[in-house]
Amino acid sequence: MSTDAATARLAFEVVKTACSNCNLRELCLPIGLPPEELRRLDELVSTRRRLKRGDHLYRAGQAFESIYAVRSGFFKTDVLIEDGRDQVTGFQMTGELLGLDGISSEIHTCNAIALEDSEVCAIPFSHLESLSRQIHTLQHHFHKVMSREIVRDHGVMMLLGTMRAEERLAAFLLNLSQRFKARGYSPAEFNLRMSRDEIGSYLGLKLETVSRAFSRFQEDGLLAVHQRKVRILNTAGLRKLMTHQRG
Amino acid sequence: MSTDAATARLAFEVVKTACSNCNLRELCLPIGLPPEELRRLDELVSTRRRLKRGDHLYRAGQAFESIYAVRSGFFKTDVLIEDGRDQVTGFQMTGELLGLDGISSEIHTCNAIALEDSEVCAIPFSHLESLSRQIHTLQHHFHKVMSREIVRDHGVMMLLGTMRAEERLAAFLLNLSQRFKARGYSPAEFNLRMSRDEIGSYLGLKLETVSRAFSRFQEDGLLAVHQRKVRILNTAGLRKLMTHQRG
DNA sequence: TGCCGCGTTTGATCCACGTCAACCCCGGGC
DNA sequence: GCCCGGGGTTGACGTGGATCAAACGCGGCA
Repeated sequence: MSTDAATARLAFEVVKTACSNCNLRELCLPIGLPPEELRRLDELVSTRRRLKRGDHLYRAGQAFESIYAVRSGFFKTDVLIEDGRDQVTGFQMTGELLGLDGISSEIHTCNAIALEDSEVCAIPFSHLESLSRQIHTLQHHFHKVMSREIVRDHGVMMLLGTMRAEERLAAFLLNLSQRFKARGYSPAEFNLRMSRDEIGSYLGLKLETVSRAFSRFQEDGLLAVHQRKVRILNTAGLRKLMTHQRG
Repeated sequence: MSTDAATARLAFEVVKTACSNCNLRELCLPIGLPPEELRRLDELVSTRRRLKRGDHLYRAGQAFESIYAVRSGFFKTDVLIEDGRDQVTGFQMTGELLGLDGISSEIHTCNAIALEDSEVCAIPFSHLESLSRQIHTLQHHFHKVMSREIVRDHGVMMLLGTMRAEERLAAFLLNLSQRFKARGYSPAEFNLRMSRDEIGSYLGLKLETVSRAFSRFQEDGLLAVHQRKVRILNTAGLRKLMTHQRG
């Protein structure tokens, strides 16, 4: 990334947070809102917050007050139980929401950690609720977002419950690919922001198994991997591997 | 809650569908609503629906219009993918909601099937949204319910991703036990409404493995099993097995 | 430039669970 | 009463992925 352009932008960037001039609004919460309602949304997002790679956005056990929209960067969420075991429950990228799990008990139930330098918009939840009482479309959209999270989780349960290692990794890569595509990036070539260990945790596999699956895919000409750089060479092959296989 | 009021209410129960005189309201959606708001909720639940064991409440692919509250009975939800694989994503009992997954795309993404003769209240979703725009507490409660579903799913992901067979079954049984208890039934003795195969599907195991785990628990004096009748003899033992074990 | 450390790869072995198969139990229909 | 069928149990065996262990490569730092 060009550093002087970046610094220049930063220098002039207005600190004021506003949805109405956010270039992510097609991905984020205000999706499809008419302009006048969009303007009312500006009062919603109170603050932005910058995080460096490795920083916690919130931790399990902390009081829940806001949900967060990823403006830039990449996150993981994980839960851990007493005996030391933990599991990555999701990876969040630009335009996706974090913190929905905290609503139920007013306490965050997982950790959210930046996998690269990132920026988020904090959305105080009580504000969101009161505004969504006034704006039907916002309310409905928010419900859809929560529901989509439930559907996504069902997909992961399916993956963990019925798929074998290579199918899981294929499904994971195709999902990432499609999300990068939706954000205007290449669906075929991208950098993984997470380690083999984190992928394994998310997929219910050990890091060695993930590594072996990557090697296998490379041997089979499905993709080219170099460290965290992935290029998908045969999407159809991955997709077939994901669904088919097994009697 | 005044108990004689409760019994009197039961004795005179009218067949009319109404939240305000439903004895489940401490479990269901209107939890904690003040009386006057509870009365307004009555307009919400339009119809009841009876189902026999094996009936579908809804099917994946059908248009989504309502969510459902279980009034009596027992349900499972499952998803299936092209190649024939399927997975049970949850079991729902009295007072729990069904259909939240359909909000995101206006289409149900899973099947809901009665595991015994059951009765549900249908709650047209658009009504719920409009009423929750007027009643803050209803809105907030609904958000909590959705969030709780997400948290529950994370728990299942944890289970599927990190636990071994006997730990999964122990976690499952303890969860059922606690839910029966919350409904005023014995937490120690209950009838399973689902087959070994359905338990296995939910837990990401084969039915033989579930069966063996049951036998093992019985050998170890943790519980007494006869067919679908389960009696928990050593809750602490189950809990220890669930968390501990594995380095 | 060379050293160090962490993330990754790869190989050898082990084991939990899946698979296949036989048998049992119980309930329902005739 | 008998038969039949579906769910459940149990055993023998196979295997996918975990575990253990070694070596590699790259980036950071002196």
